[in-house]
Amino acid sequence: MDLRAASITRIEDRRRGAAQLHASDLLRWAGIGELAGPDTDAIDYSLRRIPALATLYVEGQPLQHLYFVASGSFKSTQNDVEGYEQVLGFALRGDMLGLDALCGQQHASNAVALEDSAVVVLPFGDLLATSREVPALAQLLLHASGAELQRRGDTQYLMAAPSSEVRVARFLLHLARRQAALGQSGHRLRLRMTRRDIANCLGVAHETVSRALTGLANGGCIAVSHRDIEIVDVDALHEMQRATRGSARNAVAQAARAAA
Amino acid sequence: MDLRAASITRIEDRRRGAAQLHASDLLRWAGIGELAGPDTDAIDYSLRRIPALATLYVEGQPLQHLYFVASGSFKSTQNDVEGYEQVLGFALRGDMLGLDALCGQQHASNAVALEDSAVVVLPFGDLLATSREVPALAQLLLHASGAELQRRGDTQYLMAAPSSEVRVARFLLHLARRQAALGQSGHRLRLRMTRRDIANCLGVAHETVSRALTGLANGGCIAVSHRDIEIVDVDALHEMQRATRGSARNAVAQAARAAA
DNA sequence: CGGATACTTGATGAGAATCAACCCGGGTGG
DNA sequence: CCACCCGGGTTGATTCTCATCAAGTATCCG
Repeated sequence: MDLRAASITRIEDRRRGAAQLHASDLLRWAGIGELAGPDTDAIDYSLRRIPALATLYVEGQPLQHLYFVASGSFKSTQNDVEGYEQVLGFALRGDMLGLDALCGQQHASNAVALEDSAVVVLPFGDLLATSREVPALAQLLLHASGAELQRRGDTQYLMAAPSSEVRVARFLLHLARRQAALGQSGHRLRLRMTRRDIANCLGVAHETVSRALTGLANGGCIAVSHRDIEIVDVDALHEMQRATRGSARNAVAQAARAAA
Repeated sequence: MDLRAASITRIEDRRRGAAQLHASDLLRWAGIGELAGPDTDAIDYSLRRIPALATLYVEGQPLQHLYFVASGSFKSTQNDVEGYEQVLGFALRGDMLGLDALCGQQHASNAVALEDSAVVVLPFGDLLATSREVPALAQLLLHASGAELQRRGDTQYLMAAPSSEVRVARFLLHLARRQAALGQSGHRLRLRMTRRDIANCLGVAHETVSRALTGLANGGCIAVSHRDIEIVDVDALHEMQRATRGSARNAVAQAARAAA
C-alpha cells in the first residue's frame, strides 16, 4: 500500500515532465509487487495523457501497444453493423487495455477514455523481447490477461441477471468492489460513464437503467444524484442482487415498506 | 492444414499408448504453427482423456495445470449462491482452458466435458519455467488468452441481442463459424450442450431457446432434429441475426410467408 | 420395462422495450 | 448577461416479448 501510494505520487510529479515509469510500478499496481526487482526497476515506460472522450485504439487497428491505465477510466466497446455499440467493460486504474489483440495482432475492440486519463504505453514488440529476459514482465502480461478474463466473466454474470433491477444492482456492487480494491470508497461512487454506456454493457434500454436506479433509490438501497451514487444500505443491495426473478419483487416491496 | 491433420492422426495413434504430444502440435492447433521449431518439438506433454460430464476443474481450486482441448468439447461455468449456473462459454478443439486462473492462482470457473473428450495437460509451473527458454511457448499462452478474450466478447455480444430469437441465431452462427474454422462443416451442427446450457449462456429461459429454435425452423432458416441442426438458409439467418427488435418480427413473418 | 432427464408446447402475467414528452445543466453565441 | 440549444437524464403510456407455471412427449439409461 505504501509502495503504491509512493508510485502514485511519483506519477503526479512526472505528469508535467518527461513522464516515465518503472516496470516495477506496473507490477505493484497490478497486485504482484512481490515480483518487482532491480531488473524491473531498470525498465522505463512512458506515460501518455488521454483527454476525455478520446479514443485509444479502434477495432481492426494493428496491435502496436498495450496500455496500462495509470489514472482515469475507459470503456471498451465493439460496434456491430447496425451501429449498436456493445460495451464490453470498463477499465479502471491498474487494468490493462488491448489484450484481446494478442490473438490476431489487431485490436478486437475500441477503447475510449471516459474522463481525462493517463495510460502507460507498452510497445508490444519491445515487451515481447524484454519479457524473455525479465520473467516478471511475462508474468505481468499473464496476470493481466487472467484479470481481464475474470472481469469479463463478471460482466457476463451481470448481463444474465433475470431482472433489470438486479442487473443494475450487481453492476453497482461490482463497481464498488473494484473501487474499494483501489483504495477508494466502496460506498460512494462517481459514475464516469453515461446511463447509455451502462445500458449497452448490461444489454438493456437506457431508460431501463434510469428506472432501475430510481427504483433502487426508492427502495432505500442507494441515493442517486446525477452521476454520484451512494450505497446507503449495502445489505439490502446485496439481498437484491442475490434475488432471482420471483423474489426480486418481494425484496423491493419489502425495502419500500421498511422505508415508509 | 496438412500438419494439423498429421498431428490429429498422431493423437489417434497414441490414444491407447503413452499419449504424448509435442508443444509444436499445440502451436499448430492454436493457429501459430509458424512458431514451431526444433525446440518446441523437444517438449512433450501428456494427453488426458475426460469422459462425458466429468469435471476438469472447479471454482476456487488452486491452479496446477492449464488445459488444451485436443478433442471433444467443454463448457465453462460459474455457480452463484442461488445455485444458478452461468455458462461463460464453450471450448472446442484448440481452445485453452483455465486461463482465468492466471490472476489469483486459483480457478475462477468450472470446466465440464460435454462429451468424451481429451485434453493436453500443461503443468503450470513447468510451463512458466519452460516458456522462459522457449519464446514460442510464452506466445502460445498470450495467443490463447487473446483468443479467449475475443470469444468472451463474442458471447457478451450474443447476450446483448434485443430478442431471444436473435440471440439464438447469433449463437448458431457463432458456433458454425468456429466449427468451420476447425475444418468441419459450417452448416451442419451437432450441439453437444443441452438447451439449458445454451439458455444459461445466453441468459434466457430454456423454454425460450426451444421456442426460438422452432421459430427459426418455421422461418426456414434452419432444420432441427434433436441436437442436430442444419443451417438451411445462411443468408436468412444472417439477416435475422442483424435484426434489431422491431425488424426481427418482420423478418420472421417475411420468412414464414416465403415458406408458405 | 421403468425412471429420469431432456425437450416441446401452451396459457398467463409481469417486466421491459419502445415511443414520446419533458426537465435540467452546461456550453455557445448573440 | 441572457437566450438558445443540445445531450444526458427522467418519467409516462402502450405494446410485446419473455419468464413462469404446467402438462405432455420423447429419448436414453439401467
